[in-house]
Amino acid sequence: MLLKSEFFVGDVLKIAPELLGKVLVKRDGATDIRMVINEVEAYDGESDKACHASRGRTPRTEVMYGPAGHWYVYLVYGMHYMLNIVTGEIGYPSAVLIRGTFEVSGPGRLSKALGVDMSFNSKESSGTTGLWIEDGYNISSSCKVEATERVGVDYADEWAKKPYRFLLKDHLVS
DNA sequence: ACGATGATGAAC
DNA sequence: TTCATCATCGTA
Repeated sequence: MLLKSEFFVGDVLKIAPELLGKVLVKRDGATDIRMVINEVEAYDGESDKACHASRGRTPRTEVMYGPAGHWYVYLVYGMHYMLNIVTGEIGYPSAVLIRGTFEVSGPGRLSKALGVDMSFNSKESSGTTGLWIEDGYNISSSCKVEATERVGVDYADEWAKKPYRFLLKDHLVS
């Protein structure tokens, strides 16, 4: 079942771990590519120094101020597209970076495998877009969620140390 | 350990 | 208009 935009309205720190075990789907011609999310990071508002919105509204960060359930895509290191989904109320910039799946590890490789590029930026997560998230596994009971520091944000002072990266450990049980 | 590779945002 | 800085990855 496709997760509607309302699912992404709320606290990014609550929503991010809930995306673990969910299924990222990309329509690819006649078929769909489906991958089970097992690694995410939360980026929480202007006060979060690791969040791009910590420098306020810019052309790039504008989408994070918009409605939840839209994609935030950007290019890093001149070659990798990062796939994020916007969360929270309109006007509050926050998003979840989808860092990896069981099928493909690493945010850059994930986007490459799915064919995600800037054309998805600011589009809604939906069948119309051809890129969406579906309900997947119930991870509440027998799977462990590990929280660690986020990757590659050493510059963010005390915000670099916050446990905003969530990983799914062990196996999945439906 | 390091280079590839280009958009971004801040400074000048 | 220039410049440092990247939410990375493959090769060494």
